[in-house]
Amino acid sequence: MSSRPNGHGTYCPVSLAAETVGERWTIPLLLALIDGYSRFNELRRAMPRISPSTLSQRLQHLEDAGVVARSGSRDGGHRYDLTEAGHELEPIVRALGAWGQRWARDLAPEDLDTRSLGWSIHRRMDTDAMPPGRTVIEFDLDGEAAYSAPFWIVHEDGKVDVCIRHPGCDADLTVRAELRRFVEVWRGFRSLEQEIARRRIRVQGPRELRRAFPRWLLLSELAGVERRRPGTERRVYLRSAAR
Amino acid sequence: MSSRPNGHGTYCPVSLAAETVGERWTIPLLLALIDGYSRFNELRRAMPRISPSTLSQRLQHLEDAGVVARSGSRDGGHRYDLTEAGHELEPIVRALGAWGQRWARDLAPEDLDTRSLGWSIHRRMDTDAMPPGRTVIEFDLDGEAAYSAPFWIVHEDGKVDVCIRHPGCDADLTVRAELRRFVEVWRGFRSLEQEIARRRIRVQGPRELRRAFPRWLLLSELAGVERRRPGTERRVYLRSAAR
DNA sequence: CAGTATCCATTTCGATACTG
DNA sequence: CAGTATCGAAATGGATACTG
Repeated sequence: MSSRPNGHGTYCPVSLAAETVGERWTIPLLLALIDGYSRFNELRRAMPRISPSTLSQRLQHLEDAGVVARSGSRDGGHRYDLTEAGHELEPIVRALGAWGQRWARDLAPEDLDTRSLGWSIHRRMDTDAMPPGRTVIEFDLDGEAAYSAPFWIVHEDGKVDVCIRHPGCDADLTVRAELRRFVEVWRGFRSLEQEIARRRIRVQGPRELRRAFPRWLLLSELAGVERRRPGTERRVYLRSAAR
Repeated sequence: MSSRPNGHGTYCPVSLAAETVGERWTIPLLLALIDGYSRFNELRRAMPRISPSTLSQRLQHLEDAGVVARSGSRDGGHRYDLTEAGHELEPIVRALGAWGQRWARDLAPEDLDTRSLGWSIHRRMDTDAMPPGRTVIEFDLDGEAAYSAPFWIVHEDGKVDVCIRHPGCDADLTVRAELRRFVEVWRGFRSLEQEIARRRIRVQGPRELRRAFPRWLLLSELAGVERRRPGTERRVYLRSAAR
């Protein structure tokens, strides 16, 4: 009757599934895989706080569980792709996201990290709305965050990157705000235009770009899901024009 | 930049939700609450391997997260009920169960525990199909299980109990089998009638009751969900008549 | 780039005893 | 019944260094 590290001592399919997806970091990892990222360091960037050993172990566990398939890649390293079983977890992960948007606790300083936001922003830029050629946006977000450092969003030819270091060239726009406030906008709890008008978010650069900027950000994929948790946060702001 | 026990350092709603439901025992606990159990010791019986301190802590965490509401009860102790936020987790827990039925690993000896099976059986008896008056069924299931002990299913007036100790009266039927084999039947991977016919499951008692017995068991709620994991287990067996 | 190995502080949890 | 308190064994995971 010894007890093992995991396992609830039952055949119950709910418990068995929980064992597979319930380890720390596994759900965010699944989300990154669902989002199509498949290389080790790509996954690291998607989860800035995970350690390489933990990521390695989680990928191993998911492979053992038949959720992820590892395949060699000529350029060294492997690809990690969801199997059919893994793809069937997608609706569950998405439902968790919607639940989190509706009901999860408010953010503590520990949850505020510019690396995580930068990663999200670079995935959700409306490149069609942006000017041709290269555009560099510097984000200076700070305040009560567990981690904050400037980052740069670089768009060129429909491709968007996020940089931790100053890119060679100057920024076309610079965005300054409290990280918490910007995240509230990103989550759909505040209006970007309003925050800019009130100068809680300050955008510097040529007038033309400044005016266009609010349409470049697509915001969180869940920004349109209504917040239900009582007490704290605001109603949803979604631009009608955002495609 | 210190790292806290939980938390992935992001505003991401998926991660925040995973934090709430991702602790060990939380998903099975949510299932028990969804099934309508609300008293401390009831929840313990639904999860035979959980320690009282862990259950207490998990309930506290769920209450803090706004998923469970604790309310006093005249007969001492409290009731634990799902809030609206908690009820919205139900489809997620059910989807996890279906995924587990389809894709979760096969069972290790550690997963085989007669207490867990007994609890499930007592929830899924077709009392309408059972004879009036009291009926007592003894289950003697053993084999390579982490824990196995006899248990008794007692039906009277549409009410079903599971007992760990020999009830006062004699059993009307006695069921003997390997626990693993019986669980495979329960999960819908083998036919109960066939296993009885082949004497892998042996039912002793009056012929009338023996013949009726297979119709009393409703089997796992997920027995009808097709197993997809390759290699090991069998196709689904569901009685057409089971209501 | 793509991981693996090691170390150690912290956390976790089961077992058990105990209280109202 | 309904939990809380305590304790020790085990696991977890972050940081860091290191390898091919």
